[in-house]
Amino acid sequence: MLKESAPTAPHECADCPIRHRAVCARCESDELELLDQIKYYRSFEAGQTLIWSGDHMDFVGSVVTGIASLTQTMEDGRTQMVGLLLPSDFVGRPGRDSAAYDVVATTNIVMCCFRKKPFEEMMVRTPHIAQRLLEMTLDELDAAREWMLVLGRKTAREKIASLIAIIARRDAALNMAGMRGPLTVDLPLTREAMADYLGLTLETVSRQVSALKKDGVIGLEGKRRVTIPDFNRLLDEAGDDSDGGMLA
Amino acid sequence: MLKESAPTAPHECADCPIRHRAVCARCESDELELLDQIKYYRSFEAGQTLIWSGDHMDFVGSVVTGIASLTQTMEDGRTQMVGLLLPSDFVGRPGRDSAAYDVVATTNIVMCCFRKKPFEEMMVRTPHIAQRLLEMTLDELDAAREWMLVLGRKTAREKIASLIAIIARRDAALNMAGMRGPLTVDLPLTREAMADYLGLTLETVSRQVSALKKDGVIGLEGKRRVTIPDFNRLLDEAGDDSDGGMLA
DNA sequence: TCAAAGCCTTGACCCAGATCAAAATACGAA
DNA sequence: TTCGTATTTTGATCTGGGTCAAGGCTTTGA
Repeated sequence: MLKESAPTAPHECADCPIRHRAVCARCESDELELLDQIKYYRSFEAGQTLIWSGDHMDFVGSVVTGIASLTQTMEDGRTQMVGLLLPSDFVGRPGRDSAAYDVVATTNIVMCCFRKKPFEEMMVRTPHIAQRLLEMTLDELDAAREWMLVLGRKTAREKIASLIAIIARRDAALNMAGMRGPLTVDLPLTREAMADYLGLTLETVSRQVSALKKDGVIGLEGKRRVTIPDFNRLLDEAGDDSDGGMLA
Repeated sequence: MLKESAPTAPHECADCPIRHRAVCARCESDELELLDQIKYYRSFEAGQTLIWSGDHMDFVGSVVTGIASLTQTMEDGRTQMVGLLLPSDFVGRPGRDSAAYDVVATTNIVMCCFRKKPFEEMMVRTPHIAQRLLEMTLDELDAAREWMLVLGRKTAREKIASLIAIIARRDAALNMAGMRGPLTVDLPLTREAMADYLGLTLETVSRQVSALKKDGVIGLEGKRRVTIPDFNRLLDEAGDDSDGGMLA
């Protein structure tokens, strides 16, 4: 079912782009070696559903490159994105063996997967992994709570501004880039995916993106590349307390 | 600032009502003894703000009895509840020293607090605590994601039905009660608190509660006590896949 | 017994964003 | 180059839930 292609080749942990942010961030070289024995890489093409809600899961893993989304769908088709998985984010839940959400590749992605059983055993013996996973889970919970404010209380325009700000911030954190001056962000989501993220329709997304552009809050290069002349202006439009909060 | 009253007296871990669900659930008696040395009880009255967003935190802890809420507020006053803390839920984040959200007592509550520094040190040495905290955090993340679907895609009527179903489920889990037959739930939230939970106005909450009552989906005893003649009917109104999902 | 303060309900009206419909644009594949 | 599909934009109209404004019900307290 899962037709796999190979956007990039597997690699060594030493030169892994997410070496210092993923579950393995705290591992010493001996621990990495153990992980190495239970890991394998998988690649997926944009649009593929990696995992269906309810599927039996025999692995967990990290997004190495690309973007995936966690999605919930109601019987009548209404869908809500409940997680946006960027490089270094963790997929799957140790101790649970069926998936709770659909996982869809938004772009081509490469994942570093661990066989679930041995990974769980390793978690018990290797506190570094459990510690890091706890930290990451707490970060995700914080992100989810910020997202709830967006979904529950913000206007359509504020929602769009918030989404762009969130992606810009994570992007900057990953690339260790500063937040000064005009910055450019790749926004690798369709209008529909943005709508599913924000609890809007794709028409409203389109209109508000155009409005923000017309008002000079953002610039567009092509359909998916966004420039942000003034990040604080964007935060202001997002309704966020605009102190220079730039931490991941 | 925090006027404290004493709704109940502190007690021994042995007869603690959340002994088997809180962070300490997995601890052996020797570990409990260590925890005992750094713990203390605090009581708060309904309506008190226990913690202000940005406050310095020198403790973490568990809700023993009562209900509290995590809340985010925008400058113009729009507020969104981002967490509903029921007995056994954990407050605070190890490794962070200022609060990210307001914590408000919705009812009178009793908390079991741990001094933060020694608790963090203990977490490193006592895997049982970190393990349980990870598990609880993952559960909260799941709850947050269900909540996101509610906020982003459900109608006002579905939102109300969802909230009642969520509280009923947690209530049943805590009391080990089954889900058969007509059940009665205490809904210890004002209309305004429900509105903040669901991203609605209090007027809309009032109207939809009345509508669900008129349609026989729920019954009301007084303003805050809800009876549910048919739980599956309620799930149906909530827009949930109505297999008998009753797990916590 | 009455007054004041919280909650909650109900009604009238309005508007942000949904829905429905069509056209414009982008992008591969043949 | 052209066709076909996916994505995006734009316009017209509708509506669920917000806003504003009264009143009603409880509880507390003097």
